[in-house]
Amino acid sequence: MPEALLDDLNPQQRRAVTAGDGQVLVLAGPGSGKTRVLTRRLAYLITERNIPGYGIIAVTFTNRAARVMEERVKDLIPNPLPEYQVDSIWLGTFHAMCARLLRRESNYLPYKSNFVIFDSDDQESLIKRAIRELNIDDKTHRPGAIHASISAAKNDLLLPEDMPVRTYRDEVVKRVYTRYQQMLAANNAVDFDDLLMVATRLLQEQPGVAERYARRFQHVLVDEFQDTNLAQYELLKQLCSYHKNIFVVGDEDQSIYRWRGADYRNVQRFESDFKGCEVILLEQNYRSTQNVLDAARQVIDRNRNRTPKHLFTARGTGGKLVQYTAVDDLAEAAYVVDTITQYLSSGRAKASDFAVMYRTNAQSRLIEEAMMHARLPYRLVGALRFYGRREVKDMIAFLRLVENPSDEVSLLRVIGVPPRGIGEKTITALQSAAFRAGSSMGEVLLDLGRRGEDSPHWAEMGRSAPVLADFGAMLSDWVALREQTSLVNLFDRIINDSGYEKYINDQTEEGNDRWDNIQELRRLAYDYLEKGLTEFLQNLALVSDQDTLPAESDQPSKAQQGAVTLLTLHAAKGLEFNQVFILGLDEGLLPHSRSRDDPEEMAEERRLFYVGMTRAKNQLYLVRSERRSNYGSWEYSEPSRFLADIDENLVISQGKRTSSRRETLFSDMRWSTTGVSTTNYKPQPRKVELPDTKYKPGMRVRSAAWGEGLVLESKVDSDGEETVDVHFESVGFKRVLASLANLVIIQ
DNA sequence: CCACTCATTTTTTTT
DNA sequence: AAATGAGTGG
Repeated sequence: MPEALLDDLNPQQRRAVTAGDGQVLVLAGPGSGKTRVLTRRLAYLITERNIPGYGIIAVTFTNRAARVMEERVKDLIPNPLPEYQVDSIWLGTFHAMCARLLRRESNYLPYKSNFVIFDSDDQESLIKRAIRELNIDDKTHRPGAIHASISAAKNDLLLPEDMPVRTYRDEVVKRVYTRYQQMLAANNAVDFDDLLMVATRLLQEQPGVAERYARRFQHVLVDEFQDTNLAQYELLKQLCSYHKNIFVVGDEDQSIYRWRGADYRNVQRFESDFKGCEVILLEQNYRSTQNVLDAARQVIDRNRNRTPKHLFTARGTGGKLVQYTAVDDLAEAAYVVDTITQYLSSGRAKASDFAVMYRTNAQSRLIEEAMMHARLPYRLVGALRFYGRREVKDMIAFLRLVENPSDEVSLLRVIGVPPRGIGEKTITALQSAAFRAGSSMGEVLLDLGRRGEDSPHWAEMGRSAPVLADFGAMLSDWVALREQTSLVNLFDRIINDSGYEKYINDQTEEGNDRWDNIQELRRLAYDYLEKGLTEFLQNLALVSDQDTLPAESDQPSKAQQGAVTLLTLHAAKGLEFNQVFILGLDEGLLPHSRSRDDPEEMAEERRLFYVGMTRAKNQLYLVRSERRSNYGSWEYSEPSRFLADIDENLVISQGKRTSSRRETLFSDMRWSTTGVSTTNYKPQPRKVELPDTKYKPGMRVRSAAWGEGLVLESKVDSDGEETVDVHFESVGFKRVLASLANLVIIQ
């Protein structure tokens, strides 16, 4: 047995890793080595218990977690054993594992095995169409709200016909849900929730299928078990129903997806469903200082209905938490940037040591702007960073249409992109033609494209026929090309044939950005030359926000000292950072106002804060702001109730606790004027002048971001960091760090 | 049919 | 403040 497998584990971890057959529940506090236990357990099963990878399924919630596990397990398995033992494990997210299962078993289902996966935008637009088709008013019944109800039903494994009808709204939801499912089937598409619901119901309703998988999977392992919903829980029970070996790791205190149907009580349900299961508590924390842990515990201990835990660490007391109160949200951002800059210029920390966390994505904008202003490198996890961009979604829609011409959502998205003379009238005509022919718009288009005037649809379409046939011919070419050439060639042909480049790249800065995004997507396609279009599309649909983070093995690039990470509290789960800022500790934001009236929701806000706090290894900053601008007007708030739960001995307070009237007036004058604020943060390195600057006043320089400019002044601080003031022709005055800005001297 | 203007609206978190 | 959606003129 490789010593490394168990050597550096504490007794509880070791007990978990080497547990025998049966059911094991590992309650793992934050930073207690949960991932380590899971990966060692996998390696242990393969090397010591001789379980073939083929007989193991391990589920996670993000692709990133799956990837990290895979890499670490490969490192743990000694060389003589072939890597395929790891590759043959079913290792991935719930959604990816369900998709795999559904594609294999599609003959039992109303889908073809190359079904596409609709993301939330697609879902919403389909629901909207269903609502309109049923002549329901989409003002009183918002598509988003209906969507939420349908999603909740699916997470509870309810088909349309299972929906109880108590109110008029229930009835509306039921009708829309029914129609929506028909439309999905007609599009050969499933949505996120279907992946779980359909897979689970398939196993429940087809005992033969269930048995095949249950026999195959000798061991079932689950990460983040507290975030499972009913569908996922049932799925797991089906999968382990033969061998009855299930190993779950979770922490009730970190359950933060209630709104997605997750139920932390599944942890307790597990104990009662599997009487006599082994329960292992991991309480030693290897991440944070005791001060951070104590503060976090004071916050979480106010929740009821949980297994009490006593986290401890060998890492020492550590520094106190810092609580900062800013006058407004701009000052809040300035405080963060200011603090980080001070660390960086003193050389005591690198950018990747820091994370900035917030409750809502909207909060990221100000921070981003402040970061850019200060020339601090940052990376934004999630949000609309890439896959949500219009141009990316357009390209994906083209590709999906090639994969599956019946995909009406994608068809409607791109049929007029770029504009080609196809408008509402034409689309309606096309729709009814498809309806009459008992096929789909895509099929009609293809027919028009292939047979032209000979097509029975030609006359039907009147004077729209030529444009439709053109588009159909183009689509038909692509469909044929898909078989003959590589994914990247197909990609290029679509761009060329459709004239998409000219359409989005108007040579403005934004146009170039959009084009860059397309190129980035093209680069991603290279990874799927072997695997093909179907898998490319599936992975595009199932990427999560966290997946944009590099796995730990990918070190930050050589030149850069990494970047500050900006992310929501939700996206922060499972990660850790040396120094963590949590922003917006205000009533109404954290806890969020929508949770105010529901104790369960409030408890979840508390857990969310707890998750954020326990990400910090060494230093935790709790930041709030007395007012912030929201929808264009000021919103004032009280300090978050969570702040009051932390013992003041653990905290140093900075910033104005109460601002005097004069300060308020003053800041009004500073911030409320429209236009560019003159008081935006600017880094102020210590003014110890050293003679040798690389850039001298009067030099002309060029920067990648801003073009040409004139150096006004340059100084080097005691750490050898050179700060240059430049007047750029494009954007005017900027103060930049020479090491980051990469200025080229022109003359 | 399309591009532009004006009015209306923003539901926290995400696979 | 910004982004979407409806309505209008070309």
